[in-house]
Amino acid sequence: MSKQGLPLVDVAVGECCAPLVCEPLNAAEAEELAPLFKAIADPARLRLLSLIACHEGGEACVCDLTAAFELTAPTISHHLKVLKQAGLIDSQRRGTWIYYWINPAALQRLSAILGPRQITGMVPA
Amino acid sequence: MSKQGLPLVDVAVGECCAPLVCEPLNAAEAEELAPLFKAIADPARLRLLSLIACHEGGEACVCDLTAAFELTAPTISHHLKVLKQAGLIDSQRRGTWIYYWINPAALQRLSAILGPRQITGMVPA
DNA sequence: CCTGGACATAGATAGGTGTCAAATTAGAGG
DNA sequence: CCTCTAATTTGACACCTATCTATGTCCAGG
Repeated sequence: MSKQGLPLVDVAVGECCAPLVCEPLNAAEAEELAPLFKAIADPARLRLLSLIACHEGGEACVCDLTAAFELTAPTISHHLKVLKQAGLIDSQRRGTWIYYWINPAALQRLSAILGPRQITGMVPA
Repeated sequence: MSKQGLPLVDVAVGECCAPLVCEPLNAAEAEELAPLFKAIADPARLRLLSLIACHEGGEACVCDLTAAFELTAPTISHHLKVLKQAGLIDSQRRGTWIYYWINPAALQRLSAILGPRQITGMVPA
């Protein structure tokens, strides 16, 4: 991995593999996990998630989001509800507008299930 | 590639964050990605994926898989087809049995989209 | 060339899902 | 209180999907 003599150290590297690959998911785990993936398994919701995450301040109001789609406001509202019920985003009303932000832990959990390397850092020795 | 004691450079390290969080997904990317997530957004398919990945030799025949479910063989066959069409698994017939194995790259791609740190290595500058 | 087993495909059906228009709730500001 | 705007809820509809039974295909062994 590292080259000549230079002592690099991997920190918190998932040496084994993704949970999915380490040991078989049992039925209960699969039933619990599937709805989370189902929540992101839609083009509109994927974009919503991304738009919210990338928006300045890490949050966006519905009007920001609706403008980015060809969809009607009720449809956007529906998708936001699905994401929220899955625990992937959260929201708060502030005055006239309602702001949404993502739940990074939830996203990271899904990532970790699929991905081999769950890395938190890497440092020179 | 590496020199002596030069500054260390992270290669392909997602310093920023997950692609999803770095910049907004456009409509086309979302349309392309969603079907992949949809393929794994089912309890049976999540378990199938996991069972195949964990099976010795990294591959499993359908009979191995069917035995682990309450579902009928055609239903399992259907789910395997969905996973295969999404490019998440591949298969080959060997004599009487058909063997399935996972496509790690596809899984890792999905993981990388959701997860903050996608690390592939580290080299000195 | 049959037979039996492994697996896939076809067809049918119940339930789920994305979308919209219309109606509803909630706050801001006269 | 009234009205305007932001956002959600409701109800309807077309479409998709998970599952089953029944049937077809492919291969190995007699």
